[in-house]
Amino acid sequence: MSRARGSVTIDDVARHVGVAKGTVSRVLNNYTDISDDTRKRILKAVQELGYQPSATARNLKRGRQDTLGIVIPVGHGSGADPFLAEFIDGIARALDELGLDLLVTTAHSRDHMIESLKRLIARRKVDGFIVTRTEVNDQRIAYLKEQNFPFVAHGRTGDPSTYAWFDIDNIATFADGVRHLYSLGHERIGFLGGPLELNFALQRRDGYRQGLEALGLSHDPELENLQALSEKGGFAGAKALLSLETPPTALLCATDALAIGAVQFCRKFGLAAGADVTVIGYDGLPVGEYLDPPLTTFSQSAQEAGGRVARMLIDVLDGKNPEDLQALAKANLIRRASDGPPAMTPDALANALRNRLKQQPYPGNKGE
Amino acid sequence: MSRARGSVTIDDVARHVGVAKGTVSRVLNNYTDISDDTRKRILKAVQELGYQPSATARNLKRGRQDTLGIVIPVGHGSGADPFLAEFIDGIARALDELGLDLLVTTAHSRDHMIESLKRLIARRKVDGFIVTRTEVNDQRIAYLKEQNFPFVAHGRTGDPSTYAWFDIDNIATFADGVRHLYSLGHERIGFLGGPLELNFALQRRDGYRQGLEALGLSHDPELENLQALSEKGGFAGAKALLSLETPPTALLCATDALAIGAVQFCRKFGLAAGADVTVIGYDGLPVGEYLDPPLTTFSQSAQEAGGRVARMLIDVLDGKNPEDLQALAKANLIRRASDGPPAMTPDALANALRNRLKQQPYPGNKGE
DNA sequence: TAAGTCAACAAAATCGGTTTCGGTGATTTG
DNA sequence: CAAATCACCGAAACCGATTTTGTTGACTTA
Repeated sequence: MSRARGSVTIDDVARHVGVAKGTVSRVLNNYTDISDDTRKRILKAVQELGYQPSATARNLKRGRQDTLGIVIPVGHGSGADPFLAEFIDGIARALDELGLDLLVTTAHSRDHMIESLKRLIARRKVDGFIVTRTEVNDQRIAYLKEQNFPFVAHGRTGDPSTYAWFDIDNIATFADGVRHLYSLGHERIGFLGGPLELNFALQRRDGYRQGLEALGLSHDPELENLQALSEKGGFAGAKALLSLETPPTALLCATDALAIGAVQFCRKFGLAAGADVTVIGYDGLPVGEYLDPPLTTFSQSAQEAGGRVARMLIDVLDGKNPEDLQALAKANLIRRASDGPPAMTPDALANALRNRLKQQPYPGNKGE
Repeated sequence: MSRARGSVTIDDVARHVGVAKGTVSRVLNNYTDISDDTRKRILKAVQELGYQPSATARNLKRGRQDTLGIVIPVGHGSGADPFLAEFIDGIARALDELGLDLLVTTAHSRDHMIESLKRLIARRKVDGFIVTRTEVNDQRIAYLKEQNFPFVAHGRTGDPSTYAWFDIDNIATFADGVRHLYSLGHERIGFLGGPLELNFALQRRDGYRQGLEALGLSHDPELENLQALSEKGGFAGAKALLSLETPPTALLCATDALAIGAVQFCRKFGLAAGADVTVIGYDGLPVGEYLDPPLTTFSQSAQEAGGRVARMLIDVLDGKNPEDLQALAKANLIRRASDGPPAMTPDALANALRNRLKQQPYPGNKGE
């Protein structure tokens, strides 16, 4: 498994020009104490021989890898997160400009994630990490801070004061969501959320609550339902919420996956999403446009977020103070067709659903 | 940006035990000529000091990086490919077991992709590559073969004889698709495909043709339509095919994205997918289950494919003959609800659509 | 004109490992 | 009992760069 790629080294270049290899190195690293003549000759030789410095050798001496790491969580919910693919793309683009690379690892449990961090740090394969899907009490961040290892978080934790992060203003966004629904005429608004260990899930719920409060709407704990962040969870959550004595006429969902499941529930039981029940998601998944009805959702550019986070990490590596590197962005609402004024009162809705539930599940829109 | 991580080196261990560092290295690499006593003392010290060898230093000497590379194409079509996220997960899992890592780069053009390969090879950052989305005439594969650099392709090219690859049997799968549609009663079957530079797009079209031929169905070139591999493309393709004088009653689509767009077109013009028009996709996207109607599709496990390809690449690096590492898998049909017997004849279908097109676009299933 | 400065580069040390080469004392072998 | 073998491990070379230190001749300066 030895890879003796017959590649040209700095010694080859030096020999070819007849100088010391240190001189070649200095030329390549833009030192000034080199005569123009020598510089030209060396550059020419580099060109001719097609020399490219070995990243490994350079890294060994410099103690830097020019590589960033990301450990992505997998296995919970419905397969891989489509958001992450774009996020990674954003990172890769930003790094490409600087000649850095991205090392990707997946982890299927919290412990496994810490292990991966440890391994990558101990073996010195990366210079810093990007941490995604932060939890309120995030072990990874605790570990990295303890190790004093550079990182940037996409999303915050319970105490976000002492590290670099980029996040969406979940609270403001979801308060806005409530306001939007209220302005459409909804007064009984449900929240379909995720596990509160996830910081964004907690914040989105808080945003929902704050939105209610700001409008002077009462907060009915019944109207909050937490599920796994999957379509299945969305289905179950919608079922629970809409089966209430007095169901909500609108469902504000923490993610698109939840919203998609909720819409599915509506469809299955003959409720028209966007009319009988309003459903709003969050993520701006492209596929949302092709659902029936097309999903109204909050969106942030995952690619942009990736680029942003990558650049922040580079700043951290350059010695900037992490605490000065904290940024909040807002998501904006993409109105498609799953929201609208309430078509009936909560009571009427309850009735409609009760009737449906007694019968067979509605067959969908087949054979209309 | 210097990362002077106060990490313990092999010298520290050696000093601590009072042996030469070569001895420590031999213990850690399981050489046999070490006394049990020394071995134990060294292992204990390693434990105590928490020593982990620097990957960089080791790589420099060994000429190996324990890192595989993948350059993923982005930017064409609708954002990042959700398939890739799972594919990468599969790779990462396989590598994790062996202590290898994955370097991910994105590229937004053919040239950029070659550039990225070149850079990673020249700087010796990776030991081998995984090439995805192969084209019939693939420059990356040509380059890697020319450079004699180890790689494995996910998907084949026009001449797949001389390198390692893992692929789906596109031809058999799509011939099966035609057979399935025929057995449902369809006799006029359309094919909605992608750019023929992509090898899988070409093969899927060929599979479609072979399927027709095997059944003795005539091949009407009008019934083939090629589009960009996106939902938008699917919409356009469905429009073109269904607007024919004598439209197909079933649409066999090269990807789920195309199928989703096709279903969207049907919905928009009041045609019931799964009844009036049958639509079958390929990819097995999880979200397909939550479309209306749930999408019938061919599926392969992206995660499994990733693992498979990763293991093959490791075999290549271990010196196995790439030509012995070629494997074909079959995709299987997930029947959901977008396929069924034809509800009307092609002529009736044409009529129905003509009427719809004259009116406003159908409003979807809102307010039913 | 002797001493000090400077530009331009060579030589050597260094990063942290792996691997080769030798050397020592104990044990076999002839 | 001398010679060969062996187990065990120290010393040094090496991987391919970067960086520090040293050297040389030309040029200033006093």
